[in-house]
Amino acid sequence: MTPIPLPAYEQVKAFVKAQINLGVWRPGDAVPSEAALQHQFGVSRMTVNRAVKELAVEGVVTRVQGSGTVVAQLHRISSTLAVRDIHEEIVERGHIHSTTVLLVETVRADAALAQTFNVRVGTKVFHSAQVHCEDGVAIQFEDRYVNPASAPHYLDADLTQTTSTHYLLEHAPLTEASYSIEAALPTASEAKALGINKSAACLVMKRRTISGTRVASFARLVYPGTRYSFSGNFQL
Amino acid sequence: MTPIPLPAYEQVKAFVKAQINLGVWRPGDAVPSEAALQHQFGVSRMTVNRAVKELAVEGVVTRVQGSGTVVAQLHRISSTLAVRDIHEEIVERGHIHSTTVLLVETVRADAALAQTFNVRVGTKVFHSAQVHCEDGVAIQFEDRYVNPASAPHYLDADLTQTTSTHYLLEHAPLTEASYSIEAALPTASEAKALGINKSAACLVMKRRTISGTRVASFARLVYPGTRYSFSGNFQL
DNA sequence: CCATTGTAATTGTCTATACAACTTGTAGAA
DNA sequence: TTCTACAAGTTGTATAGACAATTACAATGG
Repeated sequence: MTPIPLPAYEQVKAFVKAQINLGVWRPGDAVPSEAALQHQFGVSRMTVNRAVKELAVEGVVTRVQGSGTVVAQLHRISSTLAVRDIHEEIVERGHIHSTTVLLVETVRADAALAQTFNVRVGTKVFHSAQVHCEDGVAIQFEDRYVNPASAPHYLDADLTQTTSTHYLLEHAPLTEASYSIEAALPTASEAKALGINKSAACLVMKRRTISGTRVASFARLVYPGTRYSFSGNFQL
Repeated sequence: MTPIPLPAYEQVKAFVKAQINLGVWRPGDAVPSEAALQHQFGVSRMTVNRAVKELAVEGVVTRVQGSGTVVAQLHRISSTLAVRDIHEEIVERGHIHSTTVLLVETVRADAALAQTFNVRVGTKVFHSAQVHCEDGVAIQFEDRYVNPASAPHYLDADLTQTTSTHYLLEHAPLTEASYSIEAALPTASEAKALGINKSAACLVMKRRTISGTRVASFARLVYPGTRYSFSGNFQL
């Protein structure tokens, strides 16, 4: 049926997955050892090792050196939530991205901002605010603070041509990031900028990115709840 | 300094990551071929192959057979968003989980439900609604429909003792799932059940799980925006 | 000029083997 | 009994080599 036969390691993976999906092996059950699978499939141990190791990375099985391999307890419904450049995202959907820059300035860090960036109160920090539109409809309000130590020329960037996310990724190599997603009502200015009602629920993503040892940027991204959703798919 | 020396493949990975983080190699730049790295580190090609292959899985580099390896264009800020059993999640935080079952019934699928489950209109479907509390505070409203074909005894389950997520994972091995997260205002009944104001923004997760060839369950999970957030961390 | 062919470089897969590291259970010693 | 030591089984890491599949580019031919 398959014009191109699957690689041996894929066949082993498929077999193990099938046993689990069919309910033959249940969570907590032991998976045959590499030696057993090697004998069963007539392939080398390295090939079996690759197959089972990849399943472990995928979270399908759990391996413990010296002990063995077992079917993972909970098949977590998980998916990679990718936080992407909004421009790239919109273009990929085949739509047109436009942006309105509301504000570009330098401010001095107050207590909260100073803590976020791990700098002293009063340190200069860049600040920008813009609205991103997809086919003319506002879908994201971007309120961003940038550490001058990480991107000294951020203010010179033409944010109508390059998104701040893209600019920062190019000028401050990313090493770490943390985010949170919550629901909240927009502030008055955000509602106005997005052209929505003040009582319309919004998704709010707060994202802090670290470049090297410094906090490079803190962004508050507000999405109208009716116009945007995060979605994902997971397949065992 | 390190009491245990890193495995060779980890050293190769660390070297490549360092070159990228230091900005020596920039996005789009070619990464030395396996042969070159093999020569540089004095290890076998398989070891280099493992190192670079893992970096590709992590999204740090992009590999093309026949062409070579390049530093990935955008270091996507991505993280695994795990959708977990709410009970397990609360307990892990060291808090107490309690639940109130509002409703358990059998209904006949209307057009929308029939489409979701891919069955005929009028087919019997199980329906349950409950509120989950953490230390007595409502944090999730769970409105769930279950396909009797996948879990025929769902109605017999004691939802105060076993969460529906847990029950379904045990009785209908999960093969696929899709979800979306959006912001919305709660319905009147949801607001009442959660004990929040009707104008309080909520995170709404809709999740559809597939077991084998059947849609096993569809859930609408409503979280008060002020009491719950999805968060994650990403490290290169 | 364009299309085809060939060649080198690169990554993908696979083997057979070896030793290290860890876990578990057992046999033996205290 | 309790602890120790050992042995067997399992996974982790690493090697050297081989061939396949794909790409990019150069050479050749029309």
